[in-house]
Amino acid sequence: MGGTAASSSTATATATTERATRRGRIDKRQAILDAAFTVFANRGYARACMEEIAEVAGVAKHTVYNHFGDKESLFHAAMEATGNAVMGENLAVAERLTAGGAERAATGPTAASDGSGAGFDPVRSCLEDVAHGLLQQCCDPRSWALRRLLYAEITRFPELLEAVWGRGADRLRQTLADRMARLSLAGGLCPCDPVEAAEQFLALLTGPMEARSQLGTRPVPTAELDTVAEAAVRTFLRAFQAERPRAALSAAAS
Amino acid sequence: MGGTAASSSTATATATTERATRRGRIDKRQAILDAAFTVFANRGYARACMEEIAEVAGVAKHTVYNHFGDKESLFHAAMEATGNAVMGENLAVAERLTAGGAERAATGPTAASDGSGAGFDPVRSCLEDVAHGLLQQCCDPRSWALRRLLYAEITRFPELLEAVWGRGADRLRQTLADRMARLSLAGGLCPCDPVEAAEQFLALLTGPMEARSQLGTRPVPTAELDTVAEAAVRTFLRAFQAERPRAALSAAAS
DNA sequence: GTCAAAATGCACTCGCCAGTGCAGATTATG
DNA sequence: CATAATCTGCACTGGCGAGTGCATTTTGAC
Repeated sequence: MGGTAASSSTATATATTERATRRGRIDKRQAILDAAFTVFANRGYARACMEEIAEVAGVAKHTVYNHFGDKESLFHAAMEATGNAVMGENLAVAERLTAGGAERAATGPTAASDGSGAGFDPVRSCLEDVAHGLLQQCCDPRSWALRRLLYAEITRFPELLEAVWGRGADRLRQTLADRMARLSLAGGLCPCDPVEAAEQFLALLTGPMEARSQLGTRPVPTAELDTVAEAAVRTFLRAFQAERPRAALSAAAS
Repeated sequence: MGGTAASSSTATATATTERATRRGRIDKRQAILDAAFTVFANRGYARACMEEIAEVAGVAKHTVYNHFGDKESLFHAAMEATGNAVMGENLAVAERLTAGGAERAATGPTAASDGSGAGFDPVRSCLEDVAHGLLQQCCDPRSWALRRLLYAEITRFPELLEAVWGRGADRLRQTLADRMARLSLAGGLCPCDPVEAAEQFLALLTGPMEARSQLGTRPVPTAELDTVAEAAVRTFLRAFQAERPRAALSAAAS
């Protein structure tokens, strides 16, 4: 019936053809990538066997070889795909850090922004939102599995660093740094090196999670994530918040 | 003959026997442990083969099995030994963080302790010393190899977490927390949760090194270590240094 | 020198798994 | 239905490496 279609529907037919053909391939391909990452994460690169990957993907072993050639290429592809997905989510969270709140902070009533007193602090709440989001991402089991696999195989596959980590982590830090710079200019943060601020903000977030999640083997309850995020923002703001409130405070005292 | 030995010389004889006998064994044992860690670090657990370990240790394969039974036990022993060594060095550095300087800080001329102005700040210099030492330890190739192996095999050998990491990292953080608490009481730091302070101090140190050393695959020049240590201490002190200088400042202003 | 424990060298078994070849089933297309 | 591409199931090779057995040698104690 597809063959009797009029030329007017050629475009549709072609699209359908491509979609149908590719859909099957893409679906299988994606299923294989997902299964591969799962199995690699569970067993490690060396112990993972292609047969199990095929089995988990619901596919014949030959199909895996048809798509990816050999184990090493499959590993590379699976790591890159997962890395892109994870880093995309991280970037989306980081971009929620807007300087919009900072302007309100500079003009609004922010007398309590130094200590942990009452009053609404838009910079703080925005940072806490981003901190919480980043922590949730970074404590996702898939994220931890990716880190573990990277650490495990980085000496044997150094190119993974650039393909999976470098492009992602660099962009995350740069994105944060951009937002920090705008926060500084808007008066929400003191003048500082935005890259350093971003680096340390990330360190205050992810550093404590290593021990608390036991290298990713223990699921961390949300309440604990909140605790860490809050503590990180508190320390970060004490170190980097604009000094204006203090000046106001001393002026009031004098 | 052992049965006919006089009871008076039993202790000495036994000691001599054990010492001499064990010395040979201990030397081989240690050589095997060192070689095992090296090979595991280079190849990963799964790809490391017992024959190469024996070869590197200068020992027959059978000797390895005589001492450690099987590959898994050898891995465990090698990880634990290296972990103890690394953590011992870390603890030694952390214990250089004394509250002695803090008292001097509280009584001496510390007007410039808030900003980065001139004047000698013993708390800062002591923190910088410890920060630099910890960074040096944590960037040691052996330390990175240990981290990589832990990350790589933690899902398959969960007991390693307690044996290698837990006991060590916990003690490091607790030791730092103890010193932080004394610094607080002595007036060098503001009143704060010392465990949280220690956690964040460590995070500010080790967090940035992950990206900078590319997961331990790139040797970090000493100058960069200094940069990171200095930045970490600067941020830490801005967040945690005692407020007394500010009080003194406002008192002088009024 | 004598003895026992430890260490060595060699050859061997056994299980695991990457990758291949082939013959047949499935699927989309015309 | 015909065709071509893809997918599937199965059997197979080849290599690698953990762990063992045994005969021999070295080492340290008495």
